[in-house]
Amino acid sequence: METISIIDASKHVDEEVRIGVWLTNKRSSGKIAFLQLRDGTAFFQGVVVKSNVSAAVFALAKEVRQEESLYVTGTIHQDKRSHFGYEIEISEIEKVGASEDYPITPKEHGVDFLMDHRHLWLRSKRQFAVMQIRNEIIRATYEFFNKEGFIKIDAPILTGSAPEGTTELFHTKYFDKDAYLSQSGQLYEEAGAMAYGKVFSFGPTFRAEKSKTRRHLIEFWMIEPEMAFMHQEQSLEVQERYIAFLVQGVLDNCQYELKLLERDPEVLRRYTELPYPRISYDEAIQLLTDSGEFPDVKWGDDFGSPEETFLAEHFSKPVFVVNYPKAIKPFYMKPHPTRTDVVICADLLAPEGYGEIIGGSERATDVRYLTEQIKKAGLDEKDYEWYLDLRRYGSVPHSGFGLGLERAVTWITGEEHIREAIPFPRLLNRIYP
RNA sequence: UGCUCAGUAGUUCAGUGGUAGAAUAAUUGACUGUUAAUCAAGAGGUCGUAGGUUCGAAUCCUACCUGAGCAGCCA
Repeated sequence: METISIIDASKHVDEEVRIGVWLTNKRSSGKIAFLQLRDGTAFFQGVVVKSNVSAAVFALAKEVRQEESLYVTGTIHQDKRSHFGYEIEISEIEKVGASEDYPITPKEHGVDFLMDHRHLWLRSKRQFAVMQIRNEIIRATYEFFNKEGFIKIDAPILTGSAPEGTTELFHTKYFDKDAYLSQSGQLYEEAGAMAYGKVFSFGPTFRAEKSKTRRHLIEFWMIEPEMAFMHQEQSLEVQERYIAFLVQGVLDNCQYELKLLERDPEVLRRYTELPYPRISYDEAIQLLTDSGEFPDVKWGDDFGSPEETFLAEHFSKPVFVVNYPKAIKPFYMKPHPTRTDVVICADLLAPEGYGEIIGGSERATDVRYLTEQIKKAGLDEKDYEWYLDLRRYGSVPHSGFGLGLERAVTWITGEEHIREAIPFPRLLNRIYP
């Protein structure tokens, strides 16, 4: 007899199989018991009919408790009454691990309680679906960049200085020296691009900001591609192809999960249609002003979340906002060829109120300009000698961008809050479990 | 960090000055197709912490702790 996974039930109809499972819930009457089962691949139901099994098996079916682990043996049936389409009629039950007073019941729970039990919360249906989709996005990311000729170059997590100098960093010690946890691998990816052409990094990122919103994590995962011999317009094409590829991957491989989340695939399908609209920062300001909803907005301001939401809703597709004012962007962005007030950059705003999911730019190539910018930003030139070397030895036009994995997961799954898009979220004042 | 709101049974909440409540989970029993199953029974509490007002405080006041929503910062 074969031991199978629930997800493969459709391939074993009318066969007797064995499955290792946990019990999520149960209902029973005097003559029949319904065991709700999960095995990490899917959720379905086991049916125990008293007249078809031994007294001992039926008694066990009636007393088995939430989240106990079991081996169940039985026959797979196709059944329209099952939400999954298949169920198992159980003939044998073997108890593996006991469970008493499982804290997370099938009823409602508050956020704080669930977060305190995140290690158990991950077992529930919604979290299962989100993590499966997160995994698909990770898988599709590797496939996309490999397909497009990128190689993965890992940026360091411990750094000796602040890459952008702007946001707050986690401070630690590196033996007797100061060190910081990485808030971006970008500068290192630029070195990688000069060595290998098209590269990307995919790793954890740390921001010691007191952020307390549905879009921010203290620790999150970022994908940062960097491409040599590439101008911004071509980079935007890579970006939109990448996003459409992620969404298509989820549509192709996660229909079951989308159904569990009640996420409409038709909405997602529209996000695979390219190109995405591009508007300039100037036009964005004009749109906001014309709407009458943002009386205080003026040229030179950065957009807050209400502004981002308005702009993305206006197009009902992801939208690139290009060429922001130089004053509100980091030092390494390429200056505009004919204007001194803006830089060559773009943010990709996701629709449905999810805000910025990509930030990217063409990078400055002139060593003198960059040195000046570093000084203006109040950074120590010594820390950036290696970065300036990239311009001293065969500088080329190059562009790159950063995608926040959890923001993409939150948007594609349609979740309310980013904390559910990562297995163990690090939030302001939360580092347990 | 600022503004707003909240902390009462394992959980989700009601109770706004006079003996601590409901639903649900867990426990026991009934029921052959349940989908948050249903029905019945018993059980379950340091009302976030400390201080104050009062004959009397879960309730009013002060401080602190914890969390949530929104904002800023950004991916």
